[in-house]
Parts: sequence; C-alpha cells; structure tokens
Amino acid sequence: MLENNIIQAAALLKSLGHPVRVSIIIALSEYSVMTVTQLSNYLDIDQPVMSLHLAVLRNQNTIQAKKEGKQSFYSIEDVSVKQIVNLIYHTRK
Amino acid sequence: MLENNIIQAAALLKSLGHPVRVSIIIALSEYSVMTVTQLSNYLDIDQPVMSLHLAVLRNQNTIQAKKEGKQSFYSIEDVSVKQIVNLIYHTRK
DNA sequence: AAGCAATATAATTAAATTTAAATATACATT
DNA sequence: AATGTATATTTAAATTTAATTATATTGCTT
Repeated sequence: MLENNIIQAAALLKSLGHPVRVSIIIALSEYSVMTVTQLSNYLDIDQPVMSLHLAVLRNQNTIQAKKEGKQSFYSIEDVSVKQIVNLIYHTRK
Repeated sequence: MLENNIIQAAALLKSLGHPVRVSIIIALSEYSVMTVTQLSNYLDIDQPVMSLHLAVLRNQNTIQAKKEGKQSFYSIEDVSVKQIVNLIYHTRK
C-alpha cells in the first residue's frame, strides 16, 4: 500500500497542479520550443517566478532545457503530460 | 491569459496530487464503490484523514458520495481521472 | 575588461496544506 | 432514551509552497 509508483505519480500530478505550470505545458505544446523570456512575456509572468515554475517541471522531467549561449530553450520531455492537459483542459473549454 | 478553464484544470490536477488521493482513485477504479471505512482500512489511513481527502476530491466533483443510512458509498464521478491515473501510473509501474 | 542580456538562485515573507487529535453529527439498535 | 457505529468537521501545530525582491552567474558585445 502506497508504493513508490504512487508517490511518483502523485508528485507528477502535483507538479502540474498550478495555473502557471498548466499554462507552460499548453504553450510548449503549441510552440514546441520557447525560451524563458518568451514564456515570461507570453504568459505575463515575472522572470524569476517563471524560472521557479520551470524548475518545478524540470525536476519531474516533464520538460527539458537546452542551453545555447545565454538562452535556455525549453520543450516538453514527458509527452504524457500533453495528453493529461488535453484530457482535462481542452475537453472542457 | 490564465483563463478560468486553466485555473480549474490546475485545481483538478492539484487535487489529484497526493499519494493518498491517487490511491483512492485507484481503489475506486478497481472496486467501483467503497465506504469510508472500507477505504480507510484498505489504504490503512485514519478515518478523519480519509474523510478529509475524500472531501478534497468531492469538492472537485471527482468522486461522489451516496449516503445510505450511516454509511457513505463513494464512487468515481469524473471518469477522466481514471484515464489520467492510468496514463501516468499504470504506464510506468 | 566593462557593461548588458538571459537565466538561475537565495532569502524573506505570506499563504496554503497536511496531519493529528478532539469533537460533533446522524443513524441504528437495544 | 441510551449506546454504538460510521462519517464529518474543527482546531492547532508542523510543514510546504508561492510570491516578491534582491542578487548571482554566465555568455555576448563593444
């Protein structure tokens, strides 16, 4: 009861359970690759706050960052989150 | 930006983001209907704590309770959560 | 090398969650 | 009516999370 898999599943869901982070997933689903500044501007979120939320998703291996020069290019790593967001967001809007 | 739909989607995901609540969804997926005492015993969680987690899921209309006499029979109301848990739990274990 | 741009981290504070314990309510049975 | 059973709610304490502000790091560019 309460195996490691369940704890990890809950951690993933928890990491998605914030409006800004859902918005990040939706934006990356649409645009594939975005820098921190692009996400920050697009979602109108202060850069340090954006970096924080990106770190939360990165820690779950939900998204990945590729550094090139001074920029970090973010994209979705775990494609199942696209399906999750699709399931509970697009089917309701 | 940051529409109501996104806020609601995030709230749903957040409500699922706890090991006990993921376990509740899995148990109800398997057994369809369970009372609070059954869930409490099955998952080895104190009854007041169980009632609290059930309330969190109830508030998102994820599960529903039918009172019969002194018992509350819980079942899944929003079937999309089955798919979500299936997606991120069963495909990884 | 000095300054600027992009990103990340740190520290602080505020707010929200979780747990535990106690208590309340509601129904059933005797 | 009194007791027992099932469930829900409340309160308080501990912990976590979020937002804000400030600062640090890294790589360009001049």
